Amino acid sequence: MLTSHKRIYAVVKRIPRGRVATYGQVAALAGFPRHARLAGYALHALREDRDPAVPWHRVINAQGRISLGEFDGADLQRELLEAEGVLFQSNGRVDLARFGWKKFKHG
DNA sequence: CGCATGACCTACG
DNA sequence: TCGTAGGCCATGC
Repeated sequence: MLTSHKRIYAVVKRIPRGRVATYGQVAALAGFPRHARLAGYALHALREDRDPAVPWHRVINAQGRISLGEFDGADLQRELLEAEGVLFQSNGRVDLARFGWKKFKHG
């Protein structure tokens, strides 16, 4: 497992239950600003790293959408989020202003 | 090193 | 809403 991945996972583990974070936000908090793809790649590698302690389902793109295909776990990700209280809008998106992981804001 | 691809982001039309 | 373009980095060939 790469060090950069470990840092990404460490940040993802800090995402509170019932909240979601974007790839760019995770990358930035991990110390890799402007490297959203790195976060995406790290989570992709998580399939093989297999660390159940990483709440990968709480990471979505900046548009509040799931960046996974149907056969890649998108359905599972949505179920896990809904199970935590994260609501999906009729357009299939998550209101980041409401469920986004705002570290510097007391929601 | 070059090239293509990917669980990305922002901007523009 | 969708497509295009530029910018990032890791992985595989």
